[in-house]
Amino acid sequence: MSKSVALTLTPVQTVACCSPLSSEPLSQDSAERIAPLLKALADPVRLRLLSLVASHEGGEACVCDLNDAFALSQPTISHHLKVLHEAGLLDREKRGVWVYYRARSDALAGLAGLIGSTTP
Amino acid sequence: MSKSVALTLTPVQTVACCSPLSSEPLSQDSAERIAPLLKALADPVRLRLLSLVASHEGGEACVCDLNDAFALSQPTISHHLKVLHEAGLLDREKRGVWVYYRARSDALAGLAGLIGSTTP
DNA sequence: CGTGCATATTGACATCTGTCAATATCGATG
DNA sequence: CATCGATATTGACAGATGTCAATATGCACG
Repeated sequence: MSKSVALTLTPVQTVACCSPLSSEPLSQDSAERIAPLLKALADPVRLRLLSLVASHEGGEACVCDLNDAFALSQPTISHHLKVLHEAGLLDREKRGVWVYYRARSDALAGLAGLIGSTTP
Repeated sequence: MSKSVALTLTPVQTVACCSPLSSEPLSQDSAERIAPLLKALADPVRLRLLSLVASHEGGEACVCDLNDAFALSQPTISHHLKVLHEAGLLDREKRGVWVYYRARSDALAGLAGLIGSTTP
């Protein structure tokens, strides 16, 4: 059997569902689907991780590159990457011994649209 | 002596300091200044509160309007409003017996620019 | 096939966070 | 000034979160 269709929404779906915060009141449902995305983002280490990955050449970065950028243990970085991945903000791909992460720019753009866009 | 200049950055300053996540790696300093803003946003109740205020007629809402929108105690709503206010995402103004909150759209726009903008 | 690396998982711990009940504050108004 | 209604503060508590040391997993290469 092929991979089962995700029961949970992809981040794109999650965030594409809603008009900007300031255009109409967010439903409780939407709020509860969006908050986890922001929670994943709301940590200095994860912000830097995401930024490192997103701004890295080729749009992707190997964990080996990332570990050295922090004064934190390897498991801690691995944990933060997992959080970002499970929130749908990072894609994960294993190539040989190394694991590469790539930022989901669609998810980021969706979030940005939701937060900003004062409906011009 | 006019109000002393804030020791802490305003949200606008906080967020205006940085180019988008994906354009260059965020410094630790920037990350630590931005994360609290996102943390303030990263709660379903606060997302809805902010959205209610931002989308309310006149761009502002009275606490009395807000309390009723939730199945939560009045102190809890008051707490969440304080978090949003202290993060710099909501302005607070007391008029008579009532307190009105207003969304800082500059802060929101700054955040959005930081998260999104894949530098077109 | 066993040894070495790169990454992930587990378990433990201290700290932070969301919530409520109780209480305080503070303006308006009788 | 006594009271009332709107909002904020305090204190307590259960549950979530960030971190590390120890350990597991799994690929590559001699």
